[in-house]
Amino acid sequence: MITIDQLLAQATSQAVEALYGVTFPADKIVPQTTKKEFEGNETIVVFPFLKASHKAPDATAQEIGEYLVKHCEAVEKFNVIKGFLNITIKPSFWTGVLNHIAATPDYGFAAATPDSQLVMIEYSSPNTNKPLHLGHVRNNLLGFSLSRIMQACGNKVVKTNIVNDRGIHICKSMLAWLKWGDGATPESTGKKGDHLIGDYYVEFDKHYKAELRALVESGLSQEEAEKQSALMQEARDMLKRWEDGDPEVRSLWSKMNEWVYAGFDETYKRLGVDFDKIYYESNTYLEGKEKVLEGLDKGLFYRKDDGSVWADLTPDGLDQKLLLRSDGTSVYMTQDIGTAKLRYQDYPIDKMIYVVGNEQNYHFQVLALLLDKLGFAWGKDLIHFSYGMVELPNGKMKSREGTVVDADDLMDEMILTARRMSDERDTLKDLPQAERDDVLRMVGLGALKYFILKVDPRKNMTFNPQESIDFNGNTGPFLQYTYARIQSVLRKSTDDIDSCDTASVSPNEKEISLIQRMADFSTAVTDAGKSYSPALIANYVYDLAKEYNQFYHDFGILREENAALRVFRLKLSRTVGQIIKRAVWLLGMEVPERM
RNA sequence: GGUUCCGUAGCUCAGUUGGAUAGAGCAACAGCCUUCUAAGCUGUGGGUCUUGGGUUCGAAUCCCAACGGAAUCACCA
Repeated sequence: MITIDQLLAQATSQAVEALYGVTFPADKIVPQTTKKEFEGNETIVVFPFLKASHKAPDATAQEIGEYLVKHCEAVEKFNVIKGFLNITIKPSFWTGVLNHIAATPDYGFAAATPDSQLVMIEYSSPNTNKPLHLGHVRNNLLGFSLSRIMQACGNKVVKTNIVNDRGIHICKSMLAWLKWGDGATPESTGKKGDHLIGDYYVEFDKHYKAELRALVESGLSQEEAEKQSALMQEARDMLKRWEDGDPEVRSLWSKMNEWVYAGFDETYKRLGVDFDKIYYESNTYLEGKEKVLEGLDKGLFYRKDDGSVWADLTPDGLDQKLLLRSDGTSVYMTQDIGTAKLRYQDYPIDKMIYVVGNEQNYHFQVLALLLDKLGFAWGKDLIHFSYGMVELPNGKMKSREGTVVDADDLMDEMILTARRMSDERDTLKDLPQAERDDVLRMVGLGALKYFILKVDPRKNMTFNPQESIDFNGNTGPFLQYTYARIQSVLRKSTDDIDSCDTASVSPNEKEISLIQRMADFSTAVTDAGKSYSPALIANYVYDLAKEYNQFYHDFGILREENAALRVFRLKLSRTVGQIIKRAVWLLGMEVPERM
């Protein structure tokens, strides 16, 4: 169905053609919602047409307005203020729009077709030596939300995770566990596996620091001390043994990784995120090497005397980039190439999106060039969805200094707050325990998710653990509350909403602006997809809910005596609820029927 | 130093192909529950959109410069 915006754009384009004999494409005309302080629903800015009309703004607007009233049946009247043509749409058109939205189950979403693009989204990508923290939470929520948005825009989406399961950091945890772990397991300690392993990573660091301190006190420089550290040497030896496939090391590695995965799975499940395909770096890190050597043969790269392999990216305005060390081993970049290769074998990727922090902007600039050179069709246009860091009031989170905000703790705390807030009222008191807990879980996590997703992903954001995340105002619970409130009204209604005729109803101003806003949902989804921004959805749905609450406050629904009007308002409310639910779904949030 | 990103109310943030008098929330203050859920609604106060130029009918938005902040520039990942 054509939207009112499109209808007006086309009619205006025709008007310019008819009045001034100049072709002005309709898609260049974007009507906007009229500001509250002016009369009308839609506004067209006429300045762009002045070159065609050779008339003053007011006169041009007047002529176009008159044309629209005459030729566009949706238009009731207009007024002109400076160069702004404010158009009032016939009320009957708005009821038609509402009926259309109400009757379209997936309003705003586009379904994938056989020739939809296949978009692969990589997110999360944890290291297996420590539990997830707030930074990962932002990554996971952004990645997951983005995948739903891309899906809603009609793409085929594959969610993927590359687990960084090998390297010196894992060896540190393994070594510390062997030395000081005393055989501790998740079962014996009652700890989640990822937390247990994280503790040994910290333990390693503690002993390592102590060793360095002792060495420095004995007269060595910091640098020499680092070189002589026996502990670090042991860790490096262990990595070497791992790479050589030493069965003992490998089996310990598998066991400890399993613990970590079990812990991650719990966290992911609670956060509500998932993946279609998980890759492990231990499987991909050798693949890149092959690809690089292939590139070397083709003359894309060059080899230095010491045997290391490099790419010269100076023609592209970048630097020389190392691809293989002189000992033939892979670096980070090589691994990403290897992962790309495997993925492309598994899926016919049209577009690849990497959800990775902005600290790696340079890395992805390079990766795009390299993948392109190596012949990956999607390489050049890969999207690095670069998001900002989450900072604490006194700066960055640092795992070694114990200033990280742990993901599991944070979720616990959010749900606890939801419980505290709920205890202050008695709306859930009569629910069975399990259902009540489920609502509190939705609300607590909703607060967290919305808090993170409502801000522009590119920006760094501050999280203050002292002031807990709000549950009032521009928040997730506000949206959920609005939804629950609507459901409550619907439960109490005895009207048959769908069979009652509402054609006679002439909606008031507030109702019109609600319908108008709902009609904008599909644009909000498309825009969010184009600019890769869940924040656009968050802002959109907040405005909708805000507006609905004003309507709810100002007008009666069930207490309205005119049956047609009552049913109209019920339908309006129900539809707002549906849009809220769908919008919030794009953010990975759930809505409770009561709260 | 090079490159990239950011700078909007006391605080956290919207403001997207340049449009009307720059908006929300929090915090502060003043109101609204015998009537559909007050996690709500209404009102008051709060701004040199970092600064200075430029582009034009029009700039928070685009361009240039300065200032301030962040990230990155490893044979780490």
